Amino acid sequence: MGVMQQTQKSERTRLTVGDWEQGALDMIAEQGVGALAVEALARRLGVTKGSFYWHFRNRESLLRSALESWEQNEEAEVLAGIESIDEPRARLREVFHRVAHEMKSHRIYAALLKVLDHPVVLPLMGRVTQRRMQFLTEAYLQIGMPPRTAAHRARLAYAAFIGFLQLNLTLGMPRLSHEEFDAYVEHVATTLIP
Amino acid sequence: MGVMQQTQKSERTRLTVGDWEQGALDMIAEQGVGALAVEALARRLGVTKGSFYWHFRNRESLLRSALESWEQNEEAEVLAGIESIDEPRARLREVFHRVAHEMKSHRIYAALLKVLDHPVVLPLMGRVTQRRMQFLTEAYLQIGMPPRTAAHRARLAYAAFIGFLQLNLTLGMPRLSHEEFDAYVEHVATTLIP
DNA sequence: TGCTGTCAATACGCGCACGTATGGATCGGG
DNA sequence: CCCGATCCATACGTGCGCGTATTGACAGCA
Repeated sequence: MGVMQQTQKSERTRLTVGDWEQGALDMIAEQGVGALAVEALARRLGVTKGSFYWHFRNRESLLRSALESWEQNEEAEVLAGIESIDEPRARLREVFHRVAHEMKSHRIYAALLKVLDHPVVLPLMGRVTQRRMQFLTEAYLQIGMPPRTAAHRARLAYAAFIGFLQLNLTLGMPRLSHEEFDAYVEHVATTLIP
Repeated sequence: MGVMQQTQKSERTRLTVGDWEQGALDMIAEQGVGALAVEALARRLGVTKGSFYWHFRNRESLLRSALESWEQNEEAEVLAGIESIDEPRARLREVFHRVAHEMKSHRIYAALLKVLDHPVVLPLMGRVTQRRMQFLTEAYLQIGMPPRTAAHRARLAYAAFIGFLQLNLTLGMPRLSHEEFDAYVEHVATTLIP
């Protein structure tokens, strides 16, 4: 006993590495990677730079840690308990509908898409995107598509997902009512799942 | 007579506003909006800042002019002589195939997608995206789709286009051979055009 | 109670890119 | 030929954000 985690309820307690990482991910989700500044984040957490440079070597180090933490958790957020659905088509449809809902993880992914020139971000996004397209490809294979077609369809579906993020989150283009939005998602599902 | 345009062949001649705009668009296409720095662009054009601040009030002014110029020309680049194709489906297929080819205009569009938080870029991208989706919607209507379906399909097709840009241009994800790339484009066309 | 390790505050230096100030070069018309 | 307008070079000032250096506060433990 005696070891309190205390990463929750950060009311006037000392900060941990995890607190800084979470704060960084919050800022990235809200304002993008460019807005992740040391002093701004420190203000947000109620301290000054002096604290930051005790926990991290520099800004890059924080970014690396935060994104590493994100990479380890982003998968579970969407795929939680998805394997309980047996029918392949229904499972894929469920994935589509889940993805359509706004999640913090998606905002971060969209923010990272905008800084792919950054040497830390590029390989990470390569891995994540690769895994996700792999998942889609296997899903289409389970439906019964021939391999080549499955790969192409997976690529198309994932491209549609990325465009969806841009149009909604950043461009604010939809201007759709709630019901019309659902109708759109349904249209996508039926168009992309044979 | 007597009035030489001389915007071509910029061998040791004075620079015009159009030269700066084109240079700016080149830099944006190659390295993104963030890399558009006054002194860097001046070096690229073989002069110094002193020249720049004679032609423009500041960096923002250049960005505004350059993007305005781009907005007026980007449409023609893809749709040139597309109305010569009568059959609606064939015309749409032709648009898909043209778009699949890398063009400078697409690189600029992709670069602008990454700075949608910029107050100059956001409304411009809103207009351009709106027009393009409008075009797609009407194309699907001409095919015979009911209005709601046409709107949804246009949105899906354009989202796929945006994702396509990200996956190829910036993420470098495709790793496809030339023929496999063509097969993918063909798959997209047949999937998205009934 | 004093010591030590942990976390934070303050002050400072530095690099970069923007923007300004001012003087120099070059071209065309009277 | 020369003068004003146009175009460019050089030098400087400034703000911002990173990173460093130094000191301070506060816990647990002997």
